[in-house]
Amino acid sequence: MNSHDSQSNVTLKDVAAAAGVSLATVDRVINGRPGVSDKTARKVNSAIERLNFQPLAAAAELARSRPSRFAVLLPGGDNRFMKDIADHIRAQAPWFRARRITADILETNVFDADTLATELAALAGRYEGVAVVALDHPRVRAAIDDLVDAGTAVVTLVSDVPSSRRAHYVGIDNIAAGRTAGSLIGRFLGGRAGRVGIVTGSAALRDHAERLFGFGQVMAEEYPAVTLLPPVEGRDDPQQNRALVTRLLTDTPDLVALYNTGEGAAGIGAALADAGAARRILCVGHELTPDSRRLLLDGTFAALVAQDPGHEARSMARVLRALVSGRPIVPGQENIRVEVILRDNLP
Amino acid sequence: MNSHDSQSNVTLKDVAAAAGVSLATVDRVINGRPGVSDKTARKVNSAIERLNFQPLAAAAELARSRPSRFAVLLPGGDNRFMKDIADHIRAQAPWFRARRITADILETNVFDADTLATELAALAGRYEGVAVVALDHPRVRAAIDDLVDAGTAVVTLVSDVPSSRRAHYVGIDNIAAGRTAGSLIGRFLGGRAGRVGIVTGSAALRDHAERLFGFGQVMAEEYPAVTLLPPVEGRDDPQQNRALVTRLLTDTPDLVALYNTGEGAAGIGAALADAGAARRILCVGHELTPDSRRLLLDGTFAALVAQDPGHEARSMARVLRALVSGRPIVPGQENIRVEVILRDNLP
DNA sequence: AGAAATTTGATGTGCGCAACTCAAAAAATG
DNA sequence: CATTTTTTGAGTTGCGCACATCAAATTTCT
Repeated sequence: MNSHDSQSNVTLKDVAAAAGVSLATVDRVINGRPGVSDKTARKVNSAIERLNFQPLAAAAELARSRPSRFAVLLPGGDNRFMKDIADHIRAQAPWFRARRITADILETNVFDADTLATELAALAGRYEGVAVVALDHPRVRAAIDDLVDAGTAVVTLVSDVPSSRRAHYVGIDNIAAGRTAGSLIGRFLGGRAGRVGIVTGSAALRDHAERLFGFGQVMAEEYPAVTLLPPVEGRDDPQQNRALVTRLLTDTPDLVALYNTGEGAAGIGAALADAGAARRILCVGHELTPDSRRLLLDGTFAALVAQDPGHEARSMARVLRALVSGRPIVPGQENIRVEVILRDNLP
Repeated sequence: MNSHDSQSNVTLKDVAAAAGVSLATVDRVINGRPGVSDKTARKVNSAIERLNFQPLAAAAELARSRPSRFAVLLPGGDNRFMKDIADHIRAQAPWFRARRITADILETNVFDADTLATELAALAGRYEGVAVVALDHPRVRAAIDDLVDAGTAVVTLVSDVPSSRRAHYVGIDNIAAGRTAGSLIGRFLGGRAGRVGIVTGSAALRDHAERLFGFGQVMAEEYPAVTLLPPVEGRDDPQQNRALVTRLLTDTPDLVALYNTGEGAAGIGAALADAGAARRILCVGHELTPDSRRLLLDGTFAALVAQDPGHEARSMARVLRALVSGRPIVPGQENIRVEVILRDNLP
């Protein structure tokens, strides 16, 4: 059984012959160059479909000698997950090279809307494709739309701006991620009642807010026996998280679980260790980092809800390339999974 | 910050100039053609490294006009997961086409060692790359090694034959998968004592056996309060599974959980529904299929441990291509994850 | 009708490499 | 030394496409 009947090697020449036109005309149709009548364009397109013509990617890349330029706008600072993404993007250098793509990684303060919007505006005309970890703010949305209007392919990364006209979002469904964390905590508690503490980075970040929303949803629906404490904001900083969790532990005698929507797991681990409560309090957090891996292995964290930064880096590259060079996006390959990581399936 | 300093467009010509030899000699070294002295080869290789030369994939593919032929040997029958893999491979047709690769999907009875070994032997010389869902049996191992000796790149798919000389294994760590299922059941039980029933496809299959091993390991180490019943074999058949689970339910009053190492989830769901025990017995199974998805959504199954057939199909293709054309394998991209799927993070 | 604008054809060049041939140079051999 | 063998150089060709250019044919406008 052959998986595809016509391994046909259909070339542009064949299309031209089948359509009864010249190579130049086929080229004009395919590459959207001006000066082709509708009738002829239809003839060509029908021939393309009839012959199932698919351009040989290698030849197209080779011929298109002008490289594509991509920019990736990431948050500065010491966020480990973002550093992982940056590393994975850099690790793709050979992939980019082979496809004649240059990728610049730019760091900025994505938490300030004005700064981010200004940075985005500065990219217009200098890049064919832009990926950005975006703050969901009207000014940022406007900057994204301006870029799109200028003909730049824009994708959001990790944190989305759904109301903008970005072509694609590369990242997980954070509501589903929050729900997943909720289900894990609910089931792991096995019917025990008590209070659950929530440590978040900042409620102003869309991804964190969505996780909180999904988490609260599940807990209210499915586990009414547990009470959620109001979220405390630690800005993903281990020091702050440590102080916050220490306070939670002393103030809440019936604390049974902790949910951390962001980073800074080390601070939570430290606070729990200080209080000698490390394996008594059920902890679930997000993202796999050296810290969270350690805490998962020693039993402090029961589970992590994670997204694969390598997958996201590669997906971003593929999607941008597809958008810029007008080729199809393989559906399914670009869906980033909400992963559940236990000690036993640690990658 | 540019992610790679030398977007250098180093070509073969540059390498030749730097090494002080001709293009033909560089070509001989790179493509392993005979007639080059060691000294010259060293000069060329050092120039390649010094300039960080990386061949432009597009040009290489374009020039190598002879297509590569791959074969994928899958089990026949009505295994849903295998059908999914086959579908995902077929869905890659454009990817193959663009890279001048033909991929034949062959079905066979992989459960019979002689049949499988004969099939494998028949592929020698006809394909550059072979992927096979392999039974771990001495005759199969010998057949794989013969293929490798004949110069064919061989990868195992889903189920490995570690003792063979296959170049790569595309699939999950099934011991880790079994451990993950064990941890999920253990934690979800939340300290409750009782008996756990195990339904397996066949203990003769390496992947199922490894899952059982990992599962038993975790349960013995971490959850001594629960007792494992001896595994019953249903051959992944819903009808058999239904009968087996019905018997388990009547024979075991203190049954608290069920672990299904393979397919046929529908049979388990039916038996539980018959007995009105659907949400009382904790169920964990493997692989995401329409049946298991439904049972996860209606709460019969608490979680699934899964592998992504799309990822495996794509990984297989990339690995085979890398092996056949001597290009590097991106580490990390080819590690298939052991996924945990709850109702909330269902893709 | 003629002039202008639009549409199409014909043809060429080059992308970087693989694969090949043939001859020249260098090294090893008798 | 001459002769064989090995090694190297210098080319050519073609892969399929993108991107030009210029001329010819056709349509549209005045």
